[in-house]
Amino acid sequence: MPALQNIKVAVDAVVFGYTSKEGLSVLLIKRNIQPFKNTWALPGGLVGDDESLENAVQRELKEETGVNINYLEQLYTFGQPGRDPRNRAISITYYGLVKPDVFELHADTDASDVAWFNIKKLPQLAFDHAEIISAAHTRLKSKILYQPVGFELLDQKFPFSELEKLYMAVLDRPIDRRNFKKKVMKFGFLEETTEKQALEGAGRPGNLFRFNTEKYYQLQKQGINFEL
Amino acid sequence: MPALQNIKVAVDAVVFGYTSKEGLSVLLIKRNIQPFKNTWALPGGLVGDDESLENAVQRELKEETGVNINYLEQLYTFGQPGRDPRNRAISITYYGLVKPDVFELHADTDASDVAWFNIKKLPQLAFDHAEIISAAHTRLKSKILYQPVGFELLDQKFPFSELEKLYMAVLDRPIDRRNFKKKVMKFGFLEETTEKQALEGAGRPGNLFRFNTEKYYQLQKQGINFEL
DNA sequence: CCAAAAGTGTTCCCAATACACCCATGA
DNA sequence: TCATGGGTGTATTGGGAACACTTTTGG
Repeated sequence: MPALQNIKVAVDAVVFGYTSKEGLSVLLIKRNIQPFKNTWALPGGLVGDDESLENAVQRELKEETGVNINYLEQLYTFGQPGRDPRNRAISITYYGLVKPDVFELHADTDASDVAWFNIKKLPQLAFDHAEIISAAHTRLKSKILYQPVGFELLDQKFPFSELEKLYMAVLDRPIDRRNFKKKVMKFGFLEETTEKQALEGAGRPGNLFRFNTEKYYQLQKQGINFEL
Repeated sequence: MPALQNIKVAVDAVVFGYTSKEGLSVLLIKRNIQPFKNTWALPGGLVGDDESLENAVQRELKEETGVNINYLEQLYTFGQPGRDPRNRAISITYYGLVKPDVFELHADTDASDVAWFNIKKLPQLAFDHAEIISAAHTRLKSKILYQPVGFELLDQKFPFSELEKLYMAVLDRPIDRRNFKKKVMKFGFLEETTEKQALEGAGRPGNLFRFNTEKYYQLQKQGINFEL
């Protein structure tokens, strides 16, 4: 056991966003410092000596991308020696969900650019960040099956098909519309409104739905069985 | 963001053991250094500068308790400022499963004693270790429902009722014997032998079963649906 | 013969699946 | 009137849950 320890402690965030046009996306920054200068990477950075881990992620996210997020969950801690070429560094990673259009992205601090990337069209990534995103995606896919996910990623009111598309984008497989709706409605955390979807292009406009936040959070805590 | 960071990086292990007499137990050490001297705590310690996290856990476990373990999984990283009264310290925690009787416990290094404690009769614990154990137990309870768990915790050959009791001990609820057996046998990772259980006390002796390791590990990777 | 634990089968019901046609709208 | 997407119901089936009596052994 070492007398003096020299390990850096960092946090990184995998922030997922969803829009029906873009599908499932991840928020990345372009580094403007070495190493991996000009390479895309996850937002993140060193933890302050008196700062909680959650606080560090929120702060870095805000600084580097302008995004505030209220739902972040710890994912995994990556700590292989050599994962940072400079010195030993461990990274406690988090993942979260947001509605992309709520935020105006602005690069800052050590980022020269910020952008959303579709999960299937990621650029070359710094460090072991590709691995981290892959782990986060796997986790999200499994989470979505036992906890309701959607409130964080959709507008307050949305046509039912949006939820369907969200699930298909995250799970990356087709879903039967009728069975899906039956299943979701039975949980009772969705309310149908009488408003109609504003149209874009052709097609019959659908009713708008909204989450019943009480039941939603209750189910999110309890867990649901949501095999599709 | 701090120019100089001063955070200690530690690992801690929640090692679960199971015997039908004792039930589900956790391996603890009695600290013989400050702080929390003479208080029970999880085995663990600081990570070496060039050491992987997994290696650090294994090493500390070996040093402090004499236990070798081949199955360890990362649980969560605890990092609240103030969780260690000396200085800022984060702990990457792991949990694992062993057969307690395989090991001869021997305290060493900074432990004055080592022992198994039934999960329901834990002593006062150092730091936030009670919280860590609780998180590990929750995780184990959920893991046991989607992955086969037992090989690590039972003898090579065991009567079926042992597996039943193991599940009841971990989940802390009764299980219908017949339905449980039907379900387990259908997966095909258990083989019935013709040997009979060596008796202890009254009762009809049961056949011994063993795991088919190939199918077992295959299922453990794939995941199973095992709602009971 | 009594206590303790093991072994075993059936019924019922609900939930998952598969599946296809009509409706409302804009162009 | 056509193209696009929204909305809906039924029949089948497989799996989970509930449930009790008989057998083997030791004392």
